[in-house]
Amino acid sequence: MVTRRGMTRSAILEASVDLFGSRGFSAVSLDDIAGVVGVAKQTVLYWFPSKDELLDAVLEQTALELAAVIEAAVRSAPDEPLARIEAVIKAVLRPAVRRPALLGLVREVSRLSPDHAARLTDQVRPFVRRATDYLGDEMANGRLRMADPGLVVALAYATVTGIATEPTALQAVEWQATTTGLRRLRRELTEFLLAALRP
Amino acid sequence: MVTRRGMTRSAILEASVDLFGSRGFSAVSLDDIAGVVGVAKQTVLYWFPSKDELLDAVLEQTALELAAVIEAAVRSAPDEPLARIEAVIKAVLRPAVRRPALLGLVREVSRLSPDHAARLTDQVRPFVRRATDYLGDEMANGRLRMADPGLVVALAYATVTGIATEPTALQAVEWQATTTGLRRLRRELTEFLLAALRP
DNA sequence: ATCGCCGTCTACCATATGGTAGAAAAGTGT
DNA sequence: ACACTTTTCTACCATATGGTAGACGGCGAT
Repeated sequence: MVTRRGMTRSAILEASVDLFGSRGFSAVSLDDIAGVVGVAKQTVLYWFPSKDELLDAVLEQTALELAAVIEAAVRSAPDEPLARIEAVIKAVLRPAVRRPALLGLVREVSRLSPDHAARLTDQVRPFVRRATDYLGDEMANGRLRMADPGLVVALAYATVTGIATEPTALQAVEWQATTTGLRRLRRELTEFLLAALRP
Repeated sequence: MVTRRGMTRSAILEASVDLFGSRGFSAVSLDDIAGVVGVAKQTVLYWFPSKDELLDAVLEQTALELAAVIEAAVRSAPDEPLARIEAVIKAVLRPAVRRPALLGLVREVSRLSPDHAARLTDQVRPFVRRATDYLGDEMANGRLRMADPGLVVALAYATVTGIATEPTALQAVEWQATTTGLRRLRRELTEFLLAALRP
């Protein structure tokens, strides 16, 4: 049971991220969420008037969280594109592996109604634009391989979220989720992306 | 309405690939499938005793189809790893973009029960092993960048399926699904992967 | 004390969904 | 023509699910 003010709401959000992200939106019932939080279904519907609006809130919060993580990583890295990319990978991979549902939820977006997808796309657009502009500049500088910056952003995104959200694929190549396995994965992912982007 | 022998079964399979792959397994009802095929729900349940067994059949068929496409691409390419990789990309991207549900279905596996995932993994394992061995050899040959072959297979897979199944991401970088857009996407994807794998 | 508000709960409801039972077509072989 | 099998369909059913209505309890302010 939850006591502190506003706790229930955020507990519902957190549980929803995990459940939507791992099983998919429509495979999760309000009762499932309520069960995880330890509350009655109606309490969920009290904080979020419908399952759809709950989803919107979940998406918005996840986008904000991820954006913050990436933002911090970029800020703390030196002004060199490859170093920044490495920093972002490092920053994103940790929460992604600890909580696979986070990126799983992002991936889920393509399955949802165009409405939800559009709302999220709009929210993320400024970040994407900044990333695209930055990569474009650095390509012109000769510090990155010449390419279409927008598509490179999309490709890097696909690689990272893909590898972080597909335990099945990793399992198929006999990868183990141990500490050393994790370190190796991060190293290989970094090498892979840097090789793909180096001039 | 369907007439020829065995037509109904395969029509159900095809519709299921599209629906499961685009909306996700649990978001699709048997009535949805029956509606697309133009048949009553019970007919679906006549050919496949339950929704779960339908899913199994759909997964198996999709894996076989994709494996065949990849196999043919590899066979027809010269014995040079980068050329083969390029051929596989070309071969996979065409059906993937024409029918996004194909790879979408593959991606859906991580959301399903471990049972289904395991069955598919087992089926795909020999192909994965061959790919891994091949890349390992070529790395030793010096024709590919030195790396963990298994993880490289997973990373390449993640990149291709990721980019092919995330219209949302592509939309966020203002990519257009025109003919020229498609050509550019294929070129960038190929460049990206080749750069990541070149020695 | 008690009034009013906020948060949570119990009791329902309408609908959708996976699945069963068995009848009606539609072939198929003789 | 007739028996038999295969395929499809028309009822149903039990359950799960999103959502509504309203009661109950705690808590601060007067």
